[in-house]
Amino acid sequence: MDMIKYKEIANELKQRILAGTYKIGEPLPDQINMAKEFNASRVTVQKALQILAVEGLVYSKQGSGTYVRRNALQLTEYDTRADEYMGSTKKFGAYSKVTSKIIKFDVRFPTDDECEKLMIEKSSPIYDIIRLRLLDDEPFALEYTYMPIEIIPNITEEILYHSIYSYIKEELKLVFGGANRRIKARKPDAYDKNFLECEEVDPVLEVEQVVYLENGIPFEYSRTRHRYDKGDIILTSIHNN
Amino acid sequence: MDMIKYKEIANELKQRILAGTYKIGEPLPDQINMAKEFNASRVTVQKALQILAVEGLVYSKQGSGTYVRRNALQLTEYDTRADEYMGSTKKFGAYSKVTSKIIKFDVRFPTDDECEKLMIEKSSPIYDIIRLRLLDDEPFALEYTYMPIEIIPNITEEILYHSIYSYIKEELKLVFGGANRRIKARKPDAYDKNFLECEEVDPVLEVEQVVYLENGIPFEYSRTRHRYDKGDIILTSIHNN
DNA sequence: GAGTGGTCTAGACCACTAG
DNA sequence: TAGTGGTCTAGACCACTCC
Repeated sequence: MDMIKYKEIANELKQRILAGTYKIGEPLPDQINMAKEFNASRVTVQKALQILAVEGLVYSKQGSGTYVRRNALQLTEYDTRADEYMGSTKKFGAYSKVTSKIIKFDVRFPTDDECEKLMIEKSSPIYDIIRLRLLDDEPFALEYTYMPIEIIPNITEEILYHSIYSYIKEELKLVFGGANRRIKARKPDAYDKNFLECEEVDPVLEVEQVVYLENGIPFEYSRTRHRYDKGDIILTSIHNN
Repeated sequence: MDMIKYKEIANELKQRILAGTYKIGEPLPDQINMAKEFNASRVTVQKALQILAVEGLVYSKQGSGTYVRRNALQLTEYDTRADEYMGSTKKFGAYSKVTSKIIKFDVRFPTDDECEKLMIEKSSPIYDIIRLRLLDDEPFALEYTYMPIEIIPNITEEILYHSIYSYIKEELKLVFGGANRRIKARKPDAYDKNFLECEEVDPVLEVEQVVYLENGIPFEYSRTRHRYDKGDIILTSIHNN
């Protein structure tokens, strides 16, 4: 898939950790031997290990070794990693199937709030999209998406059924830069009750985000409302100093 | 300060960006010339640039150059990202006052679940702490904290009224390594209704986390339940590729 | 002292961008 | 086509851990 060596090494190591070949709390083989095994230089192995460290899978102790970190809060298939929030389509593995139901697909002028979030003029039209996301035909999230037509043109229903993000990346050749997110708990509204089948007392987990291209221009403002019992948000942060 | 070359280069470049020597949207000098200037190899310069990229200050475009991000200044100002969830005491500025009310402060043996999360034996006692957090005397969060006595000894009520984190950092001289978090929306329980004054239909935003020391040993397992109308979780993430 | 990870170099080739 | 960043190597020295 990826012909980049250090990523392939990282993936292979990840597989082994998940498979239990390298056990929790135990050290991985040392860098020199891994370099031999993968027919790579030590620097390349280090680059692979750095990926795993950032993802919270391992930690290294100078003079001692690289160990498998205990992932205390285990992920379920519904959970979302905050750093992979963009492009939720790919997240779910081979066993489950994520589909979308398009509830709304309009073009209109933005509100004042949307102008500010997307850094555009009131005269610049936007897409107004609502999609229901299902995992194995069970609704788990309701997604409100607003994107400037100027930046992301020619969206079709076809694209909405698949991944907007891969369209942006592969067709438009745009590069993501980052995102600002706000995570909140809220009471369910009429749409939640209707599409997510929430009861009056069922809370909703909302992720509001503005996603930027690498040059800092916002291209998406969205709100994703999750059923409270179908998926949490997972964060792994490493303190680097 | 730090005798590590790539960190020094990163700091110097950061200064120049903040000072406006390298302007927003404009390219930095190319890696070869930076390597010359800092008397370093290109790999070392790349390592420095990687730090700035992770912090959201610059981005690189293959075949073109390395550029200062548009929102570079904005991002550094809010350098307290979600990583800074630890130590909510300081999060609120000069205008507001965060206080704690101790609801429970016990020592006991851990449950099986706590053993697993904290990577300790059943015979190793833990602190069992519940604190109500107030902002200007208004309750906004209920915090359940579990810490192994073995690692964090001699906690007093005095410490609980202030910051546990500054005690760990300054008194015990321990270094944080990272954290694993899970953010969820939940229905309120009896404690929430009592202390956070939640109604039956008021959702609660819970952050469950295991916090690690630098060596990967967990020293805290906690659950913080927020009133849904008193504070969201903010995230800033940079996409690196 | 032996073994480990952390840092660093000089040089190489490739992929991509841009004029 | 020239210039740029992306990846990779082989080898080196150092700092640290553990015995």
